[in-house]
Amino acid sequence: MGYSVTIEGKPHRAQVRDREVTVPAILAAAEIEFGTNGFAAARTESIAARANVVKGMIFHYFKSKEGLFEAVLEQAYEPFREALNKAVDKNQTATDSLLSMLESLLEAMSARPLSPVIFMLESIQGSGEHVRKLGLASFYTRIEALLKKGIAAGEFRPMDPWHGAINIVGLCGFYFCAANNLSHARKGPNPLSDASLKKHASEVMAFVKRAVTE
Amino acid sequence: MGYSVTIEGKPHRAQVRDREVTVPAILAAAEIEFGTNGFAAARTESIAARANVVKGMIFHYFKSKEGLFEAVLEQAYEPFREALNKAVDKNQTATDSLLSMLESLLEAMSARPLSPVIFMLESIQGSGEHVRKLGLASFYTRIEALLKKGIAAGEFRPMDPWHGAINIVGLCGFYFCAANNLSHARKGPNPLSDASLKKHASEVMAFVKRAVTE
DNA sequence: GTCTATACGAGGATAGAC
DNA sequence: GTCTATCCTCGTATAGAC
Repeated sequence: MGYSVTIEGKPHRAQVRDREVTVPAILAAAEIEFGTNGFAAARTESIAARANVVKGMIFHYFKSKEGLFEAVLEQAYEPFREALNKAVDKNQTATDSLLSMLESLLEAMSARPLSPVIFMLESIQGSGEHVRKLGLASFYTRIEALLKKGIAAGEFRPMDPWHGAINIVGLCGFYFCAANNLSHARKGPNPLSDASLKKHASEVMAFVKRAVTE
Repeated sequence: MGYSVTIEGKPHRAQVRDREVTVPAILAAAEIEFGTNGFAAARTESIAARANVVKGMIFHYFKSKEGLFEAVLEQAYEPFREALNKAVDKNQTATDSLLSMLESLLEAMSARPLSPVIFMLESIQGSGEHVRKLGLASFYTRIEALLKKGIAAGEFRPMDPWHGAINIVGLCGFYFCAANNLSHARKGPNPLSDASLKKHASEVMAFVKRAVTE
């Protein structure tokens, strides 16, 4: 059991001595830190503080800052991998496949709004190493394949499927990266509230459907 | 005139003693550094090296890293301000206004591909201070206004104009943020080549036009 | 497994010579 | 205006006690 002690007026909670508690706490805190600041600007001290853990624990469990980052990336990508696989093996029209894939994707993003931001930051700042290791490219190629299929079938208008895939991925993910900004841009509901996220998902799906269909 | 000296085998070029040369060189180098790494992770040492200048010059001309960053932001936003103003005062349909605004915007981004990245990073990592100071919100509100007008006129399909504006901004800017990634995602032309940028612009304009019109 | 203390390098900023 | 040298804080990582 955890207990609280006070040192020089500064409250400090000692940790449960259990990796089942400590490791997830560090991962959760790291997701926030890396998602807000990117790898280089992230501070292990902040992560430790947020996880209510001593800094040394991070190096104990994850070896290095880099090791922790990779664990966070892996954890963040998992839901997307699932979402991308979900809509592929059906015998439906390209339109239906695309929309159901989009729905899964947007749902996964809404459940973990920091994930798109982490990948965006890694995409901008990273060397491409992690991108390759995780297989992030399938993000684009899966959608590109669906677009090609739909264009060939005459369901979709003629367009460059690669740029189409980029546009669709951007439409889904940009919102989360801009969310910080959006709340400053105008008074209104929190961009990350349940209601706003649902609105985002439905608006994007309508936007895409209209944009790609013949 | 500049001259070269060699210290311990390490070539080092002394600078022209002229702020007309030094200041722009620093700004250009800083744009690259901030656009690649964001504010916190950017290194003044890297900026100085790329600008072929001694680190002290940065503090001499810009007072601090923060001061340099603000100068870069201001310089980066200028073309966008112009682009956003260009298409407003015409007496044309909402569709034409929107498309010509988009064209200017995409042209401005293509001319300085790091600018969208800088704003994206600032949007994710910044406190909103600079966003407010620069008036970045008008990015969204200008487009929102056009959408409202078009919806009222029956030119555009019914949709939430705020989300529509976000989607359109995302469509334009995401490509540049993902560019690094894209070259790793598949063999193909450089995403930032003239040809690719032209393709991006035309694909986005077609995508948007189709997505918003009734 | 957890904690404290500390080594060590990186990086922002300044002082003062030329 | 330019350059070198230096200060000092911050941040990663490790050693070793409990």
